[in-house]
Amino acid sequence: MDRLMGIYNKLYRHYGPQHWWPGDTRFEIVIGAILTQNTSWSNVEKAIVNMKPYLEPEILHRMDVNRLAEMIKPSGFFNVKANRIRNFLDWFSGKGYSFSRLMEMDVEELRKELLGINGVGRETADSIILYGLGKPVFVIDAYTRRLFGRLGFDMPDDYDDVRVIFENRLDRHEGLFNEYHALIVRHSKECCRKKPDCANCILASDCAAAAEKY
DNA sequence: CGCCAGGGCCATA
DNA sequence: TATGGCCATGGC
Repeated sequence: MDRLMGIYNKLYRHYGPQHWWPGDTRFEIVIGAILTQNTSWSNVEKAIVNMKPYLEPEILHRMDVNRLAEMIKPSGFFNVKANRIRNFLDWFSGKGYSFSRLMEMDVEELRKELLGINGVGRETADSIILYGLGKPVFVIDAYTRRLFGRLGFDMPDDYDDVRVIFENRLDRHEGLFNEYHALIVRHSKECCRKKPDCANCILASDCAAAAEKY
């Protein structure tokens, strides 16, 4: 079995299914993807709570941008992110605020259009496509780079180079990509960041850094 | 107190 | 292409 799949199996056996994305609707997932840029999820949750009564595209699009900024304050970078949400909505209005319409699009074309929105970069676009629309693109983030770098994988600097490595080595299934990225985040938060104890890490035997150290 | 979070844009060279 | 600065809150 491919080593990448073996690591996934270990993570899944240990942590179980993560039920990502943590959000009730496709639109909430889009908002969460923007709000979580360089921001802890706990702060994003506070902002989402404030937004709950208004979490529909048309309603949010009509809202004054300063009021929107005030609402998402706990997520940090609130002025920047309020404008980014607006930029997404400007584009989304052109699609009739219809997620069905996005589902019908060619994924490459959709990705290109999302990247054309000021404030939507590679990771945000891919999070929207994978978790918002349920289509198989592999989301790369800082956790992924750090974890697999430690595990001895070649991690190119370019985002898409890394993404293609994962997409080519794994079976192209939305469920797998969904769970794998969620498990990477879960493991990174719980083990690598919170308790950096590589000796007891479930991936210790896979980890070049740990093998050297201990 | 300082560090950092599930990034991305922009100016500059 | 590649650095560096900037955005800002809350948890630890």
